[in-house]
Amino acid sequence: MADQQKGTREIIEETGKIFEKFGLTPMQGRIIAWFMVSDPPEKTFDEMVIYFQASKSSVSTSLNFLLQNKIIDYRTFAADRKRYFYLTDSFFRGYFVKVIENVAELKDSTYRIASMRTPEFPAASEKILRWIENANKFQDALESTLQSTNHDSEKTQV
Amino acid sequence: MADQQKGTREIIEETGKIFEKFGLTPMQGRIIAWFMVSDPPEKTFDEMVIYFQASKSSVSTSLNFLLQNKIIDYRTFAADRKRYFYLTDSFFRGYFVKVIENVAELKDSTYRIASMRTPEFPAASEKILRWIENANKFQDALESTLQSTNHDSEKTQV
DNA sequence: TTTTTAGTTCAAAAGCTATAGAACCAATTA
DNA sequence: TAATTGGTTCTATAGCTTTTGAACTAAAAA
Repeated sequence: MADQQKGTREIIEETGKIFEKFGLTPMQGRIIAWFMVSDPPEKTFDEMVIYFQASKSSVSTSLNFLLQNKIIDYRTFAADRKRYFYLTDSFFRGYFVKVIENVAELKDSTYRIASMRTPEFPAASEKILRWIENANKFQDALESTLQSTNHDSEKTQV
Repeated sequence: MADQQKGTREIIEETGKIFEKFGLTPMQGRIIAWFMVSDPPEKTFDEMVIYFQASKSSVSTSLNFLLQNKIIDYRTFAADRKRYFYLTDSFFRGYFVKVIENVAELKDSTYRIASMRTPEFPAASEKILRWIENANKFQDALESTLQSTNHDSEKTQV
């Protein structure tokens, strides 16, 4: 089991920390990181509580956020009340989508501002319009990436 | 002057709030938003303190962060001790660069994890490798966007 | 030389966010 | 029926971040 290998916990903490840069909490990051290193790659609620020595509420809140954002999913087995959580195939998509949305929102706001500006300072106005152009390129590039990404395999289970 | 128009302050607050989604503080966001709507598009330290009714330390810290990240720059005039701050042409670049760096870091970490996994759960390992592929596409798309962006005009003044 | 200007720096306050703890609930098992 | 399981939800706390306030500094002006 990879879980037993020396250094696994450090790797989980390190990788979890990277996920914080993507807007996740430490606990959310840790959970994702554990899924990545784990064999088998499915874990239950109480396994997480035990492994991380965290409160049930913290694990519950984190799992629900990850479920809502389709970063994880779970499956069940008959005659077993536990949920078996796992990373979705598209666990990174949500981040890309959010980046695209943020850029779109900023672009809209910027566009409204540009249209309000006096014609008195053309250099400043041009700079803003140039920004919008670049944001458009950025958006196009990101959207084509999402397109090329296998979206249908989202429901595939491990 | 756009500054005098009704609703300008609301627009600044709204746009500033969007910048928070890009990792900036409220004050940093407000400052950028003010630069966008302002005519003339240059402002001094104390103009910001007065306009936002904020502390000098808050403005100082925010400006230094924005300077370090090349979101703003300033110019000076002989016989005038004030700095005249303005948005750089490339004020959005830093964000894109940071996104690229974060993806690169996560990709590296993911790659290390993938190489540690047992061959016992190939589906889980494949999923991770597929993630790296998608991250590569994402990175390429972003990098080509940065490339096509006019980098040389960074020092252009308004 | 003293005062003013244009800031910087640092300690503390205010506000926000993540996690914990405890009570709770519905479904299952004994 | 009572106890256990697999969670959820709510309030409180701990920790972190942002902003403030006050003291400070270096350069310029009076």
